[in-house]
Amino acid sequence: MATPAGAPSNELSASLATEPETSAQRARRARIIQATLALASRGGYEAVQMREVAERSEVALGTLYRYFPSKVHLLVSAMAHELERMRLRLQRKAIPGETRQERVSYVLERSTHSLQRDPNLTEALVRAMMAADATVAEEVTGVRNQMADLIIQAMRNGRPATAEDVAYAGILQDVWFARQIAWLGGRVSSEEIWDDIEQAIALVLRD
Amino acid sequence: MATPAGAPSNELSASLATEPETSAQRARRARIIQATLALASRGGYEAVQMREVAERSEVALGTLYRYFPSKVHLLVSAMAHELERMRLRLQRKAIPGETRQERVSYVLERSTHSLQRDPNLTEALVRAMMAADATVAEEVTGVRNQMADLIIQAMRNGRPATAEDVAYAGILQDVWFARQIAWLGGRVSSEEIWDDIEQAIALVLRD
DNA sequence: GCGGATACTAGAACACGTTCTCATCCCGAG
DNA sequence: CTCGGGATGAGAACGTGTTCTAGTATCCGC
Repeated sequence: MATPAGAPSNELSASLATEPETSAQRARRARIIQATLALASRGGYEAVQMREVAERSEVALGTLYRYFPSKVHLLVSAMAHELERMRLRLQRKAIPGETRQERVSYVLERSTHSLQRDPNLTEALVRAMMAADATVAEEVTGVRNQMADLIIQAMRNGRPATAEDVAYAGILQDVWFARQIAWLGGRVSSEEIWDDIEQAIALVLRD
Repeated sequence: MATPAGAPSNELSASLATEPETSAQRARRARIIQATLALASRGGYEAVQMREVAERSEVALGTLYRYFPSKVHLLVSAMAHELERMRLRLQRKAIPGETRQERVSYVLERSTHSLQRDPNLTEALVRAMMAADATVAEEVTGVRNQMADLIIQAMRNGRPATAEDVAYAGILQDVWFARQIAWLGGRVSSEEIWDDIEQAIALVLRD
């Protein structure tokens, strides 16, 4: 049932044990995720149709469901995959900024813009996160831990994190997701979103 | 298309103009909302089935769709209805508490508990809010304004609200919704939710 | 009261997520 | 290499949100 999404980055990332897979199976899983991302990028949540994903990844519908027990599992796993890419990209160089506000702003802005450059994809992924019920708890927790890692890394800049830091990261993440929802609910523009998020960062992390 | 949900409480509540309706139409609308709440209360989001709602409210399926163009519209309107009841109940007596933290905690706790006393109903309503796309923007904005009104009223305790107050109310609302999602995603207990929300209140409203 | 427009009813029809069936393939144990 | 069992393929089938059609009722201006 566990859907491994990439290597954990630190103590927060639940390392979902990956049961052994043949290389053909790894390849199938990769093809499925790629097809999912392609379809999501083209037409958002509704364009990710299970029959279409199966066809594109050259896998039977039943097999797709064996790998990912629901559309939401599939998309949340795809989000984990994208976040992992983003984490690797960010890790290559040190996070700029003197204060933790500046660094957290930098990381969240990079992530937000990197996602919103592909609004359809973002819509699909965020919508899936919000639609997740208890059966997807494990995967969702993985994604949240990945995001929390990103934020905490920026806040602490290498120094060990306190319980307070984790709580702050949680709140910022809540605001981040809620603002994404507001955006894809057509209620605010992407600029307004960013203003709101920065305001929340300033508020939560003020000294 | 607009679905009026009750009288606005102050300048924030968008007063959706209610086009004239015959009393039979008002009665149909009321029956539909009641049937929706009953089904949601019994089995949550998935138990609110459009055919079942139509049958219980003694209305043809097509008519149901004329009144509410989708399941999400229907549930968001039901949420507006519930919030309006809550607002009226709270309005009857002054909000207790010396500081704005105390008052906001009081209001949000009352609201949260009042909702979580009926977890199935809460699940249905919150899930609908998160599933709302741009076509439901108007109704969602109505609900958000109702909640913001609640919070701002508690913060200001009668005094006029500043732009900052509105922003704070927005952040608190974001956290509130995100924590509800986490709860119905099976990732945290209802006690943890409440701790998280109180922490966010303390953080955002600290002096 | 009449006639035309609009609203309503009953039910079929369609789309897509999900489940099921059964035949075939592949992989590891012996 | 052979066998047995799990994995996969192909496709039918089902449930529920949504749309459509045709006929009937209701309302409103005259």
